[in-house]
Amino acid sequence: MAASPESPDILYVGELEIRLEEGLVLATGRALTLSVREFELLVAMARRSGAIITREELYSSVWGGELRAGDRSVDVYVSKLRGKLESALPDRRFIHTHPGFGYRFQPEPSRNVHMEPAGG
Amino acid sequence: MAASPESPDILYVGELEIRLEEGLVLATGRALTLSVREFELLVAMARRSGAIITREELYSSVWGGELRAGDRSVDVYVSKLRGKLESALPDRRFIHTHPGFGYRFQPEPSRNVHMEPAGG
DNA sequence: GCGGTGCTTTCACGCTTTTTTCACGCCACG
DNA sequence: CGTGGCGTGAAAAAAGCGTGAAAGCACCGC
Repeated sequence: MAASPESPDILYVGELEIRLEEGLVLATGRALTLSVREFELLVAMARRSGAIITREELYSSVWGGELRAGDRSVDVYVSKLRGKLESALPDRRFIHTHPGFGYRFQPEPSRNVHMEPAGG
Repeated sequence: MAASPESPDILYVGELEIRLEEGLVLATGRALTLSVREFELLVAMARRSGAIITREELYSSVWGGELRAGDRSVDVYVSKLRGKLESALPDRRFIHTHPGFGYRFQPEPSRNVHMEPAGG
């Protein structure tokens, strides 16, 4: 693991501003109402924005401990978080599923087709 | 570390960046959406870029076990991978067929120039 | 104590994507 | 032509995922 030079107080990803100390998230200046789990999940993903993060990693960094087989907590909270992000920023897509791998957090236009094979 | 070559975290082949730990592939910076099999096939080929790899080798390193007679899995996934690479990088050709031998992974201009490096 | 409220965990159903398998057709070669 | 090798669309089977809702808890005002 690389030693990060400093831990910032605020993360900026797309039009999101995540205030770590306060537990507050602003979307284009407007506050989102997130629960503790939702907030920590968002932070865990935003910290590694652009990378694919496995459910195991997300679970251990948000819930602590090992993800047990069959535990769908991560999926459920990803779904909740998506709902809130989507209603705050309908034109953005932040959470991308990579089946078999995990999730990737990255702001992209919501209609955009990624880079699918032709016809997708 | 004299004895064994370290295994890198990231492979670079042409304009592809293959992040092994994450299961993520970037083509000129943009994320490709690959399935698990597609990704592992790409990795198996990229690791031996420039060499001809037989179907047996590819099968055993991606699927594990022996390739059964008549099993076309490798061909099918080579085709899928070609499709995605081609739509991401239309000007490149990565996967070359050597009939009777196997496949060779190497970035080349996609034009139908039929020239070998030596002679021609 | 009691019912109400909000968060978390768990369960289950159905849809989507991936993987496997099958089959048809093209191509090079003898 | 006949044959081996290969590309690839599509059906069938399997795995993965999204999500509504039930159930368990903690907290709060009455």
